[in-house]
Amino acid sequence: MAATRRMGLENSSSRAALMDGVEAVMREDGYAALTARSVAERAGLKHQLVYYYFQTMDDLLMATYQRHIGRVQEQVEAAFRQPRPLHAFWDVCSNPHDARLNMEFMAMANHNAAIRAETIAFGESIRRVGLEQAAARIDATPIGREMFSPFALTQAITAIGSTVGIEAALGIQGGHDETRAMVQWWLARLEPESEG
Amino acid sequence: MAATRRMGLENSSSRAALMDGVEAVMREDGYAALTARSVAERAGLKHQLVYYYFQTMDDLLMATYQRHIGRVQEQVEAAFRQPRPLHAFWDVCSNPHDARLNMEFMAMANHNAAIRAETIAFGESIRRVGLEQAAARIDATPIGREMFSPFALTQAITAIGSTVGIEAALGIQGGHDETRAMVQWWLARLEPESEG
DNA sequence: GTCTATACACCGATAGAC
DNA sequence: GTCTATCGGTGTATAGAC
Repeated sequence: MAATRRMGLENSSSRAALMDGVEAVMREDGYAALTARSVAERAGLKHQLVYYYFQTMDDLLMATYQRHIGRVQEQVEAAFRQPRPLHAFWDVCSNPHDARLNMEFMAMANHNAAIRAETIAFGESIRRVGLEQAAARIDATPIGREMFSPFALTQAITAIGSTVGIEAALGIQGGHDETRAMVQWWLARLEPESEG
Repeated sequence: MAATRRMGLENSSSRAALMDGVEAVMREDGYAALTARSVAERAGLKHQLVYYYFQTMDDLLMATYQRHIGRVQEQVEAAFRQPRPLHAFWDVCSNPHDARLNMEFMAMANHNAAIRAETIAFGESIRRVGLEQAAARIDATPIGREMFSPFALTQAITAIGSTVGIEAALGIQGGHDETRAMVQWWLARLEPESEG
C-alpha cells in the first residue's frame, strides 16, 4: 500500500496513451508481453511514467479493460437501437478487429480474479439487453417461436461471431463465407428486410 | 544453435512430467506464468532439467502443444465413429475440461508463429473429417438440406460448444442449460435417435 | 540423469532531481 | 510532468561436477 507516491490526473493524454499502449501490446504480442517498459515504449514515454499515473501494472491493466468494456457496451447498445438489431448485433460480435484483444482478456479472466469479475458482470449485462431484443424478434416470427430460445439465440450469435472473428484474425479464411451466409440466412428470417 | 548440449531421451518419464507441468501451469495460471522454474516445480523437478530435455522453453511448449493436439484429434475421430457422430462431436467440443487450455493456446497462436501454424493446420484437419460427416447428416434430412450447410454447421457446433465450455470454466452458469437444450433440439432433428 | 554454480538480461517499483 | 539512477527479484540458458 504505497499510498504516498505522487499520482497524475485521470484526464491526462499520457495516461490515455499508456492505456492505448496496453491494447497495442496485447493485440500484437499478447498479454504475456505486458510490461511497464513495453507499454511505455509503445506510448512514446519512459517506463517510470506508468507508476506516476497508476499505482501498479495491475491497476493500469484494469483501467484499460474497463475502458475497453465501456466501448463495447456502447457498440452493443447502439446496435440494438438499429432497425434490425440482431443483424447489427451480429456485425459487432463478428468484427475481427477486436477479436484478438477480446480473446486475450478472456484468457486473462481465467486466472486473474479482478478481470474475471469484470468479465462475468459485463457478459451478464450484455446478455440482459440482448435478451429482450432477441425475445421480441423470436416471438414475432413463426420460425423463431418454433426453433429458438432468446437466450440461446443471443449466445449462438455471440459464439459464432467471435469464433469467425478469431479465425479471421489468425489468418484462417476458408469457409467463413459459408458460415456468414448461413447466419445471414437465419437472421433474414428472424428480421425480414421489409419489416425494417 | 547450441547443438552441443546434452539431451535426454524422448521416452523419459521426466520429459512427460515436464509437459504435464506446462499444461497444469497454463490451466491454473495462464501461459504468461510459463517459466522453466514454474513448470519444473509443478513436475517436482529442478528447473535446469528443462534444458536437459528441451533445447529451449519454446521447444517444450511446442512439444506439449503437439501432444495436446494429437489427443484432441483422437477424441474427434472417435466421436465421428459413434452412431450419432454430430452428437458425439458436440460432446467433445463443449467439454469444459479442455476449454481453458484450448483458449490459452488459441491466444498464444495470435502472436507465436509456430503455434499459429500448428493451430491452422489442426483446425483444417478437424474440419475436413467433420465436413464429410456433417454433409452426410445434412443430406439425410429435409431440415438439414434446407437450413444448413455442412461447413457452417460444423463451425457452429465448434463455436457454440467452445464458448459454453469457456463460460462454464469462468464460472458463468446462467443460461447454459437453455443453449445446450437448443443445440440438442437441433441435433436430434439432424440425427434422430431411431436411426441409430 | 540430476545436481550446484553462475552468466547476463529484464522485471516491478521507488527515490529524488529538474 | 518527466527525467536519471537504483534496488532486489526473477527470467533463460549454460558449464561442469557428481
